[in-house]
Order: sequence, then structure tokens, then C-alpha cells
Amino acid sequence: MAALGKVDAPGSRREPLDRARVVGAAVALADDKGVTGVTMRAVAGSLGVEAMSLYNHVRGRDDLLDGMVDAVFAEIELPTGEADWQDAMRRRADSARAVLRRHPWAVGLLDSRSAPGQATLRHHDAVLGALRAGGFSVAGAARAFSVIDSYLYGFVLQEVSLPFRSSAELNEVAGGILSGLDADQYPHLVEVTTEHALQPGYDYADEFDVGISLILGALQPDDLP
Amino acid sequence: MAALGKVDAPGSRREPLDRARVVGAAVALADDKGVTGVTMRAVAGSLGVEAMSLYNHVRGRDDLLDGMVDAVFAEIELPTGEADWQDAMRRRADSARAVLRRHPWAVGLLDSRSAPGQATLRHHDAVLGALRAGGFSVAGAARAFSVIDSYLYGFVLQEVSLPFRSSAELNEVAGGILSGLDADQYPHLVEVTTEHALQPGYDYADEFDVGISLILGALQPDDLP
DNA sequence: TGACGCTGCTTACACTGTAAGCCTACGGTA
DNA sequence: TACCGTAGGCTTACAGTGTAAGCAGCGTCA
Repeated sequence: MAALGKVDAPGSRREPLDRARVVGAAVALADDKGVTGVTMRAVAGSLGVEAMSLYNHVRGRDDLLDGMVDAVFAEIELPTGEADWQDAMRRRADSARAVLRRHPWAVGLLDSRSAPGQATLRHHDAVLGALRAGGFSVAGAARAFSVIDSYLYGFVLQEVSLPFRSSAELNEVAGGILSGLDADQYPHLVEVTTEHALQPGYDYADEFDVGISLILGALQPDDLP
Repeated sequence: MAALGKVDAPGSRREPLDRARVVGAAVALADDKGVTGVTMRAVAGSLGVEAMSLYNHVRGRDDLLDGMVDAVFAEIELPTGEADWQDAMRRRADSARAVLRRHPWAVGLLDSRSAPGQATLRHHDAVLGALRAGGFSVAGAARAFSVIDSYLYGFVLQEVSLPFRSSAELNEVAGGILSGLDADQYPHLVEVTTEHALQPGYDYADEFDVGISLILGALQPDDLP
């Protein structure tokens, strides 16, 4: 029935697979359909290949997900170390946030992945280096890193789970939610929605800058032992 | 083969299912085996029931996950509103963190769930209320809430994804990672691991307090318009 | 009594990850 | 030139997933 051992047209040799191509296809698929769309068959299909072929380049689905997370980290702009540490941290945070918004599925994958890849390690090392260069002690750098990244991940985690992307969508969605909300039961929620979130010009994305500025302003190399 | 329409022993009527029991069983299962262990069949099995019976109380797996997240929020201690706002926020954050550590799977579920439940709404409302009572403007309360919760979720997200729970495990794991780490390639990572994380008495959990104090100290009702 | 609705059960289906094993093309050697 | 080992595809098969469709026993009300 099916031709056994399919033969390619002799002129057009098939582009050989490798780990990078597999991971790249998986990332593209996740961007398009979310993490649940990343099935071995779908990834293979988008490469014109059968599912089991992927196992020559990837240990399994888990390994593939690890690779995807590392590929995302590779996109984050590393601090160069020459600038003022606050500027460096702000730019790195902005870059990381932009990357994570481009790949919203990655935030949810951060937990449950326990094997950091090359890009992840390089990224962490560069950030620590920038903080050390900015005058932080070893412990201080570790703490500053923890505080900044916690805020960063947490903000993006909330941001990507919002059921809207634009402020036009926001108005629509918030209106819908609001109508189902009892002002007696949730007075403050109603207040903040109508008087703040639904005001023209509001964009939750702007809040990121407020928080980062607040945190960077409060972090000082001398404060942390 | 199997008796059709199984009849229970007449004396021992089966405890009837309801949404709360289903969600409760799912939470217990997730605590035990992680979120991937929450299959409809497994949840049903732990209740002595078949998978399809759950659909009488839950719209589907997605709805079940929504219910689980809401059940977790219900465990968080609400701010009472009478204390100093900084104390209230600190206690709420500590409580939330304790709850999320008890149910580590919940953090990863926070994104991808877009339908907040009763407990979630009540929780958000209470936090906003405490901030308003502390003197924050509507916009200021929204911002403070965003900063605090971003840090909270982000910290827990990192915390629960660490591949160890105790500092004994830490030593073991960090030692293993370290041995695979090239000091030339990742100098700062090696430095912070050996000189900080592997020092006796180190516990990443303690960093939470540092960050929360820093953020609460930097947040002032008057700063935010 | 009878009808009805609630709840749990059975069956069935499409789809998942992946183990096992087969086939072909390529590269190096005799 | 002929040979053969290996790498990287392919096929098949299986256990486990969520859930749609429909059946059976029970309690409640007319």
C-alpha cells in the first residue's frame, strides 16, 4: 500500500534535520498554537517528516521543551557590562519581557523545566557579572538578581494570562466582566476597573516600567551585605 | 461480564459527588503527583467513581483546573483591613507563598486560566481594599498590587522550580551542577554558587523576605499619583 | 401509580507519547 | 568496482488521554 522507504526526488535532497531545526519548528508552532499544540506529530509534520524521526535529535518531548526554553533565553539581549548597572538591568529586563511576550508559552514552562541549557547559563552568568561590575557583593548580586527576575517573571506571568492583548480588547473584556460583577460584593474591584483600567489611555503594559523603576531605585550595592 | 448499572450495598449509600468534592480530590492528587497526574480517570478513581461521572459536576478538564486554582486562592489568608497596610501586605504575601508552596502546581496554572472564580475575586478585592484603606489612590493601589503580586508569583515560580526542597538537597544538587560547570565559561555563576549558595545556613527561601521588605519599603501611598 | 430528572456507568473514538524494528542512502574501505 | 556499517529516516503498535453518546437505577413529585 504505502511505498516502503520513501525515496526523494533525486535532484532535491531533503534538508537534513538537526536539533536546532526541530527546536525551531517547535517554537514556531508554540507561538502559533500554544504549548498544547506542540505534539510530536505536529512538529514533525511542520518539518515534512514523521513523528519518530524527531527522536533522532531530541530525547523526547521533555527534552524538546527544555530546548525550547533555552532557545527563548538565547533571544534575550545580554547586558554588556560596560553601562551603568541600573541601565543594564533595565535594558535586560525590557528585552526579556519583549521576548517572553513574543513567546507567551515560555513563562508557563519555566517551572517544571529543571535542566538549564547553555543559553540559560550564559544569560544568568552575564546578569550576575553586570551586577558584580556595578559594585554588588556576591550575596548582593544574588539577591538583586532574585528580586529583579522574580518581578520580571511574575509580571509577565500575569501579563500573558490576561485575556486580551490590546486596549480595545481590554475595554470589551473588562466591560463584560464588569457586568457580571456585583458592586456590593467586590466594591474595590469594580472601583479599580471603572476608574482606572477603563480610563482612556490605560495600558497595563506601562505598569512594568513603574515597578522596575521602583525596584531598581530601591536596590543599592551598599544595602546588601 | 461487568454488572450493568452497579447496585450499591443498600445499607451504605454512596456519598454523592459534588463540585467541591471533585475539585478537592483533584487538588489532593495534584499535590501528590503533580498536575500531569490529574487525569479524569485518576481523579474519578480516587473518589471510587468512573471518569465520566465527573462531567456531571465539572464542564471538563479545563473547568476542573479553573476550580483547582480557585480552591487554592480560597486558602490564602485575606487581609483584614484593620492593620497597618504594610503589615497586612506582608502577612498576605507570606500566606500566599505558604499556600503556593503547599500546592506547587498552582503557579504554573496561573497563566492559561482566564476565568477567575469567586475566591479569586474575593481575594483580589480584599487586597485592593487594604491598600485603599492604607491611603493609596485607586491607581496607586492598582500599581502596588501589581508590583507586590508580580514579585510574589515570580519568586514562587522560581522557588518551586528549583530541583530541591531542603538545603541538604541543595548542597547535593548544586555540587552536581557545579561539577558540570566550567569556571572559565561561567565565572560568576560558579562564584555565586560556591561563595554564596553553598555556604552553611544558606536558604533561598530567606530571600523572599529581603525582596518583600525592599518593595514594601519603596512603596508609599504618596509616590503614586 | 407513573413520569421525570439526576447521577453514575459503559462504550467508543480520536489523539497523545514513544518503544521496537525495518529500509534506504551515504561514506569509507578492499 | 563491489561491499558493508551506520545514520537517519519510516512503519507499526500500544497504553493512556479527554470526552461525546447513550443506558440504568434511584428519589421526588403529580
